[in-house]
Amino acid sequence: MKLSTKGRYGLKAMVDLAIHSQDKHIALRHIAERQDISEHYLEQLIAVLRKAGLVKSIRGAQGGYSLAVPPEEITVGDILRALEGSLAPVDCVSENVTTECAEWDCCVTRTVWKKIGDKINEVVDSITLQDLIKDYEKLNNDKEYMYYI
Amino acid sequence: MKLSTKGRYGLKAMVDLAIHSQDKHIALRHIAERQDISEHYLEQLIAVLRKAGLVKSIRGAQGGYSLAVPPEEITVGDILRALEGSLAPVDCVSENVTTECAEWDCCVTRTVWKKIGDKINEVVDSITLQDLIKDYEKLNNDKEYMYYI
DNA sequence: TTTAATTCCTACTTTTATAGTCGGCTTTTT
DNA sequence: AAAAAGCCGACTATAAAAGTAGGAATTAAA
Repeated sequence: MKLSTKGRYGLKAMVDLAIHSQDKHIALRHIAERQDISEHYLEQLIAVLRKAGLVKSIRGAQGGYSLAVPPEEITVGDILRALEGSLAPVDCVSENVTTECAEWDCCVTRTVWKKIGDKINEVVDSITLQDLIKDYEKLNNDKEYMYYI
Repeated sequence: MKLSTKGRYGLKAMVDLAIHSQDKHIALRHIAERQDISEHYLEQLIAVLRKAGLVKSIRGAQGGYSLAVPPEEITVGDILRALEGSLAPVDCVSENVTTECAEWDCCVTRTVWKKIGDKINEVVDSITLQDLIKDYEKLNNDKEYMYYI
């Protein structure tokens, strides 16, 4: 039940982007360096986020990325589901059920998976990028040591 | 963020065992057949459950397994954590933190993972095997078609 | 007392997903 | 023209999951 690096790196990158790209756009290289992620790998992740409509890009020299919509309109759920697919613990309770399970609607354990999946979505959909930016700024103002993303 | 077959098969097997082993003990072969799981593979899973103190075994001919404690004292969380390890979405918020993360206590995204992990544990710890047995029996009495585990 | 049924144990194998790496093309600014 | 970016597809290495295989130990029943 672990999140892959896609989700972990992706959320970090998005928070980094949200914090550093106010009005301007920033190069992937800078995000990769700050968050200590392979730039080439991050490239693949941000391509997914771009196709999901969460970030936009400007090509060419001095190009880079910025959020496609304001941070208060992007939830952690949007980011994680874009990168990880459904967050349901088993396929038969995914939003878009693709599985071929004969026991679909009459299976006792399925109710357990459903409850878990619902709660996960509830949590991640209740947190926006703006919330995380606020956390970051508040913590870095209050404390003497540095907070990470 | 998917549960592995360990957790899925394990929970199914435990519910099957809870339903069929009232007073008696039942052979793994029967559970494997009913739940359509490789017997040899299930053997490995139940070994973990036995070591976790959730089931007990009787060896030899006519031997088999039964619950080590009453079904109302076994939660889904007990079973899943035994088989899957911590249900935390990332290591740094596991119960027994083993990870070496320099940003441990000053990382914004960590709060997200913590909330997810807490909710997952909340759900699975609130459901006992007895609850699932009840679900199963109620559904099979009410409906004309058969419910699965 | 042998046989059959069962749990127990260790090691091996196959498949799949993850987590990258590599190299080159395209676009845009300087 | 050159440099700095993003864009794209293919390849690779590692690890984990999911299962197989084979046999030893234990016990009930014939």
